[in-house]
Amino acid sequence: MNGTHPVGTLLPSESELAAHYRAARGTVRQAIAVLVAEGLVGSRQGARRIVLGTTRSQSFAELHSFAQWARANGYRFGGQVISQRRRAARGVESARLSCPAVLEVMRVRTLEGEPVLLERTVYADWIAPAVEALPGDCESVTQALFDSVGLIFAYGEHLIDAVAAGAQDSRLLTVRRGSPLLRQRRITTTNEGRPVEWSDDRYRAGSVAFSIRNSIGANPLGRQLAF
Amino acid sequence: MNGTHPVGTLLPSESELAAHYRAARGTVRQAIAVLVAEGLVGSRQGARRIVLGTTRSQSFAELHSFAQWARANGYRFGGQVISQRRRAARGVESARLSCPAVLEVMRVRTLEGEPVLLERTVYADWIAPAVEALPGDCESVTQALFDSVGLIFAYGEHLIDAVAAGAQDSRLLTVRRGSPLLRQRRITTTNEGRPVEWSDDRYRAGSVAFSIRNSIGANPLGRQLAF
DNA sequence: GGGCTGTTCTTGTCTGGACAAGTTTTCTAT
DNA sequence: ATAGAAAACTTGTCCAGACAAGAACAGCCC
Repeated sequence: MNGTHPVGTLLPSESELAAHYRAARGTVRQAIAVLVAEGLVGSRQGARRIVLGTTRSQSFAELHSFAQWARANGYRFGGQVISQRRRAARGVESARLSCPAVLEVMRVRTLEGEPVLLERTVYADWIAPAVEALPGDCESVTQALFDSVGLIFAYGEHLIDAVAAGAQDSRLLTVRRGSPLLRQRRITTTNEGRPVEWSDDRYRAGSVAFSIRNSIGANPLGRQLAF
Repeated sequence: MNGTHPVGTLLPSESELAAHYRAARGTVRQAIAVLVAEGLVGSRQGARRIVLGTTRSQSFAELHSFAQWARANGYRFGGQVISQRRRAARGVESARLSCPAVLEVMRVRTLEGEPVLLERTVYADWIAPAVEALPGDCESVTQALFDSVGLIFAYGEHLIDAVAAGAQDSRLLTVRRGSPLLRQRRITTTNEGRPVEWSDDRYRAGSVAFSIRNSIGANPLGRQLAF
């Protein structure tokens, strides 16, 4: 896989790969399917596969963990908790997080010394103690929660839009009021479907951009199995 | 599948489904894998699968076709070409689209009568004739190009950030200068990896938001097959 | 009752084979 | 030489079976 097939070249056929690695064709297909889904390999029935790209995007991690994204790109980064308090869940929160009480945390993240991200996160009560135990300047909350209680963020739903900076936003991100911010609202759950956090993250314009890669891919359900 | 299993309930086991639909377990797995990848079904080795959601997001199509997104959500929508001209590719364009000449099109899209999206799209020369043949108020370019020349947008790479509205932006979207816009820059290719278009789309704030759903999912490569 | 152990169930992974559908190449007839 | 038909190849889909790893459950002993 890492044999770095140059972009534009044809991949060996499945049977060749299977023979070479002494694996069944289905196994090879499964491995290649990931690359096809990521858009790194083009695939058409009947024709050899073609290499479209070589850099694998770890979109999930990047979309979830500021620290992991920054580290992967070689940036200096930091974080600081601005405020943190427990309160009752209001409005949609109790429904989304399915718990009555929450922990509200506001964090500012810096990149190369400059504040670029303002996080307003609401954690479900069952994870609140672990979050409160973290230091105020914790670099990676995702990593810390995994280390301390084995929590894994497995699913995320993200809503991305643009908003004008409000009074608090402008002060903490050191931008003028009304200047554009990239807002990412997300809810994250464990692989059991248990909601963990609900967050409103605001990025300073020009500092970062979301990179998303998608592909039609094969969607082999719905037709043959009419459940 | 559409039997609408309520959220939170357990799915039948693979063997039960296989027996019920008279299919092999592998086939059932393949179908369910799509739901797991979309985050609609939670899956842990050893435990029954749990239903996490019921609404399937057609994220790819939505990310590509304004018309399809609007229609799916029941909005009235329209579009109008503002300017259209052929010119030589400049700067990064020739590299990204891998062709010397391009067709530059500027479109305004409306939702419920209001302008919400300004598209600045650059098409590769080999698709330009088909684009020029479209009417100025073509509703869905994606659909029209599929109908006329069988073109399928298979892969996309998107860069999403926030910018302040410039002079032209503010005039065409009827917003004040400097107000926040959600910008989506994307490059789209066919399933052969052939670049089709490179576009800079700017959405009025508050009008739309991108919805992205992601999951860690199973990534069954890299370990067992050390290519 | 509480904790432990072993059984049973379910999912994850892999094998080897088969056929269908589409592409590419080769061969043949004109 | 060229156009069309045939063959070879490649991917897409499915099947039936096997074993491993983890989860859920029942029963046991203390």
